[in-house]
Amino acid sequence: MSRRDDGAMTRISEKTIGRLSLYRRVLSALAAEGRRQVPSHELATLARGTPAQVRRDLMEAVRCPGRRSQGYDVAELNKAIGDVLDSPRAEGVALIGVGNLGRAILAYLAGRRPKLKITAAFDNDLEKVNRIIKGTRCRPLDELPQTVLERDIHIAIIAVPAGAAQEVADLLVRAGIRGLLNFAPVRIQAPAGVFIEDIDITMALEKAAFFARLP
Amino acid sequence: MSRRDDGAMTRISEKTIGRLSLYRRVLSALAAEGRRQVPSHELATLARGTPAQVRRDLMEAVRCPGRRSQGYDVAELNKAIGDVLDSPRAEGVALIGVGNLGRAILAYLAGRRPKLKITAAFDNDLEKVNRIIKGTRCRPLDELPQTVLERDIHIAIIAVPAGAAQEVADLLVRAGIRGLLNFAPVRIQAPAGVFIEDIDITMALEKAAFFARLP
DNA sequence: TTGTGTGAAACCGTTCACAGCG
DNA sequence: CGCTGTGAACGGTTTCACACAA
Repeated sequence: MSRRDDGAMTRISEKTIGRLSLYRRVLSALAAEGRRQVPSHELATLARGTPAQVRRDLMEAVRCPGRRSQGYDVAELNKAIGDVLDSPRAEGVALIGVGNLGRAILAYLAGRRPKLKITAAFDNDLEKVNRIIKGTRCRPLDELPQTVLERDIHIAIIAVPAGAAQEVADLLVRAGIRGLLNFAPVRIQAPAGVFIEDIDITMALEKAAFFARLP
Repeated sequence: MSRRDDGAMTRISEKTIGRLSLYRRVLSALAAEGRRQVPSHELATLARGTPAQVRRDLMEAVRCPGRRSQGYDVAELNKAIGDVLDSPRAEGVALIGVGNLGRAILAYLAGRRPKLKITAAFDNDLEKVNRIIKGTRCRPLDELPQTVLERDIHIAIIAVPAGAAQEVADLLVRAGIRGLLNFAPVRIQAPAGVFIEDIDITMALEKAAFFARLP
């Protein structure tokens, strides 16, 4: 949700949130090039969308007005999107599973979003436990409930094999997790109120293969 | 597309293709448990969807009729979905970038779909070149065009850092790639006719974080 | 001119609700 | 009964098209 000038709340759809995240990345790249203004049609091209969509998103969800005949202010817009997407306080994220995928995720997310970073990693493999991997100490899985509760963590990334995913999810939900990012190729079941975002590599690849075949 | 009894073609939407891939996985799990029949409402629960949606998908896209008061035949349906999703001939996939993420993808996809597997891997890092990683030999990037053309590869997975992604994509498109699965946190630009599926970990995490905050 | 803001229309995709069949 | 198949209704997004401002 986002608070408007008049205090009313607007529910923002999942799709819109995804696009805002994308716009922000494009804006950061533009800012790095020293750009100050950007019109909707350029933002649209860079994000592979349409100008009308961009304007709608920025007006309705972000409530950041553009300047007529000049477009949007890059820095201002970047900030405004942050106000919608980011929590006011920094949030910790738990990572469960420190195999190849887990390590890739750790590396990937390192230093990207300071307000949203992995602050605890868990694995059952005794080879990994208590070693520091990509800057984060790996803890045994049975410390998970206590650590998650103590550190007030509400978001978790599941990067364990399919067979262990549901079990891990149950553990996380009991520890008070409210958002899950699931990489395991299983459809996790969780009670209402827990948001699940699935990243399904097989599905994505099959999709790419299917549409690559079309004439 | 899928060929119907009457020979007419139905264009299947991206979302539907994603769900079919998901149904197939659920069906495989059911088959492994020895289940023979499954009603739409159960498939829906397992896939986190609705019964009506499942029935529509199976009827319109897969054209696999269920048995009234018994549901669908697990094996038959699994096969029918394969007829829609899979290419008749096995397809090779190229992987570019054999870092942590690339290795995770190699491990993840190994032995999952025999008709759709990684048959060539590339990286610029001399540490990796010519070594066999997760069963696949890693080749230098400058062999990419020739290898992709020779082996008639049309699908590629981009797992390189953001800065190199567009360049690699251009190389792939020139080599005749028609479907891209992109893990790099950049919006790749490609000509129409090249299908791009983005897997954007940062976006997914921000989404999970945002919706985890909602009351 | 250029480019925003925005009702209104068009376009999906999803769900409802029920006829029909085993 | 139980469960499928499906026209019809619904609801959410996306796009159109144009008034308006700099």
